[in-house]
Amino acid sequence: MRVSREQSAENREKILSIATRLFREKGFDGIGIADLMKSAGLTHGGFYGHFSSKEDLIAQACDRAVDEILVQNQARFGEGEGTYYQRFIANYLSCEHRDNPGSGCLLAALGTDAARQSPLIKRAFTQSFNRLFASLIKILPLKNETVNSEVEKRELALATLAALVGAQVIARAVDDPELSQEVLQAVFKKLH
Amino acid sequence: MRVSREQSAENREKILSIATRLFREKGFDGIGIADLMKSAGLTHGGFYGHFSSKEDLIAQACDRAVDEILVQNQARFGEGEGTYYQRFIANYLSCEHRDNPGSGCLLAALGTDAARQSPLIKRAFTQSFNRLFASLIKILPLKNETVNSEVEKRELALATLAALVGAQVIARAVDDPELSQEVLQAVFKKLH
DNA sequence: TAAATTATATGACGGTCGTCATGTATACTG
DNA sequence: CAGTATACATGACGACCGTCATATAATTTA
Repeated sequence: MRVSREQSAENREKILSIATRLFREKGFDGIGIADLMKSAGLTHGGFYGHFSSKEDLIAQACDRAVDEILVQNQARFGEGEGTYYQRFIANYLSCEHRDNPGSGCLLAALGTDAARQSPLIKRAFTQSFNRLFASLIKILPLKNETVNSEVEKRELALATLAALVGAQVIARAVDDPELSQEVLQAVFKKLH
Repeated sequence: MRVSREQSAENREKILSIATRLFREKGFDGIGIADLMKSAGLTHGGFYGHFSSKEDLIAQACDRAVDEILVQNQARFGEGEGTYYQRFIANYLSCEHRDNPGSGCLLAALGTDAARQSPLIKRAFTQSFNRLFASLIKILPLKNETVNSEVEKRELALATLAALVGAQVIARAVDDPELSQEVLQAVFKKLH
């Protein structure tokens, strides 16, 4: 049975949207094309009308994941207390973020998996990282007493990102709830 | 064909040793029992004489990986310049570590994968983390002006570990060599 | 030396994976 | 309204997965 052009575009959108969440929740190898399509209300055969391969889908999903994060941050910036930077790290290091990898940071959810993927996927991953990196640089807290050259800003942003990502990776990997929270809190204190 | 008790123990040891490396290189799902046994010079059927399941092997491999790291560090502590702490972070953030996940830190190699594993594996992972955590606390640089209570030492060690792990996760995930090195260097400056 | 034990090899099981050829029904196009 | 294009469903493929039953052969034990 054939559907309208419009419906087809919606289906494609839905597949990509669901994949972006499921990959982060289950890992690149943790979700198959058949289950993915079933989650979208379709059967597995139709997949290749929308994407050339699973690899193709993964690459597009990496892009999409960062789109979502940046939009989420943009929305959150209108409300709440403190500077953009303070809200950003507080949200990143929250238990909500830890417990919902499917809608969270790509690096914290799939960082170590990405290192083992094909060049095409690593390229997409790198571009996604650079977009997040660039958006963090813009909201960095600048200390007045230092020069804050471009190089120094990059350094600070990279070290901050590393601490954020590492904190969530550890917080999610351990099965001790207290230890998990302790990691998030320790990094929060350091960055605040 | 049957082998001697001694040979059997050696075979078991070899399987575990190779698994400990291959899991870190290829991921828990990236290496199968058959290929693993082939790497050990055996066939897949003999596996279940040594381990009750793949899950069992993974749990033991997590333990083993930290054994190796701690022994490596112990050996390195006899040589080189600077304090134990300085040598530890310099080694952790080195390009050699980045380019050899198979003999490196468990968290940096399998952190995001671990978050999705069974409770049994997460338990083993947590214990491994705690061992690494404890060994880092012992060599922390203590500033004289502060109290350095146990809680503060834990905080410092956790924040340090997060930064180290995050740095390697990012450095391995991106395909831009300059960016990769920049991350390692930025965190190194922060921790030094 | 003879018997019992056991480490490994062989081969198969059901299940899942990514991929694709084919069929079909419907939306577009002229 | 007729003809074409195409989005999806169906079902199959070869390969791989973890697991296990059985057979074999060599060590260990008596």
